[in-house]
Amino acid sequence: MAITSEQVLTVGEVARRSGVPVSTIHFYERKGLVAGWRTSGNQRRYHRRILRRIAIIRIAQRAGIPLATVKKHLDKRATEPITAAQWRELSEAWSAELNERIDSLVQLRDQLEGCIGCGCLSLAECPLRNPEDELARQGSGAHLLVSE
Amino acid sequence: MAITSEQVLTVGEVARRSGVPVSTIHFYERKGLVAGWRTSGNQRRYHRRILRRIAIIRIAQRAGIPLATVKKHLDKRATEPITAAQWRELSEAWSAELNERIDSLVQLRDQLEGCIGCGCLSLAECPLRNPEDELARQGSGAHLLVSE
DNA sequence: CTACAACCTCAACCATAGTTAAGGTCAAGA
DNA sequence: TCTTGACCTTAACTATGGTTGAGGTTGTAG
Repeated sequence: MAITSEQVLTVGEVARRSGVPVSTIHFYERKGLVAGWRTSGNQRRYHRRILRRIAIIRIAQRAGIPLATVKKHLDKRATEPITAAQWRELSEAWSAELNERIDSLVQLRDQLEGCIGCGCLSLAECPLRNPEDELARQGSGAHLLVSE
Repeated sequence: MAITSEQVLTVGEVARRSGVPVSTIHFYERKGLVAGWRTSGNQRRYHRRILRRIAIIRIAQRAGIPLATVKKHLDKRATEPITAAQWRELSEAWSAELNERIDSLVQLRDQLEGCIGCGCLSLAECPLRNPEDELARQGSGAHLLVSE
């Protein structure tokens, strides 16, 4: 195996250096998330830039962004390497998505804690029942959780 | 169809009143998350208590708790209906799980925003690269995202 | 008493994110 | 040159959380 001071990496080197298994790199390649070229013997070779790309993919995943969405974002910024400005765009977008996700979890937690406080499970005041609940339209007061 | 003032609900009534599709109720039943009995003609019948149980399941799901975990929690508190005290236990546990989830997302967001600020993608200072990164052990300073 | 909506089971299928196995090829060191 | 680890492909399998369809049954209203 080549010593890793090279610009060109084998799939195994990418795996070791990025921390993702070879199978996942194959998978990402099938999904179009990463790309490289082949040797005459059909083996994968990558520019070491791929490590940055994989790092970005993993960060996005930690933020809960699906791979398909990550791909769209990365495809829109097709230059390689991704510039600092593009990274700023990306990270701002993902930060915003993260914030939405956080907000909705915080809201749920606060509602949950409100319910702990009241201990009643009464969904007359309790907002935990999901918002698109159809019960109101049925005109029945008997649908409160507390009476169910 | 019986008018819904009954204590006993058909699967369709449960679906309408809980807001989840019939197929999902079947699925939950297969998974042991909900239970009822059968008519002589093999049709499902449920006590309206099931609506409370389904509401709790959906709340847990919103909090990101897998069905298998929800089942364990509910099985431990096997009384039916679930009491206010048990609900408090449950919601406290889930609230704690939620808080952990929120904390890790907030941490990620802050790191992401730090990176937006510095705009450098330098992973020397940037904590975004995942913590179990193997690079340090390879003793190479060339592995920073910025130089990859 | 018949029609029709609602119900039943079972199996297959969907998406997401990969992992694993089988069977075969490549490449680098001794 | 040979051995061996790293590589290749394809297909099937994992888990989660369901949905869909086919083909058959039940139950209630008229």
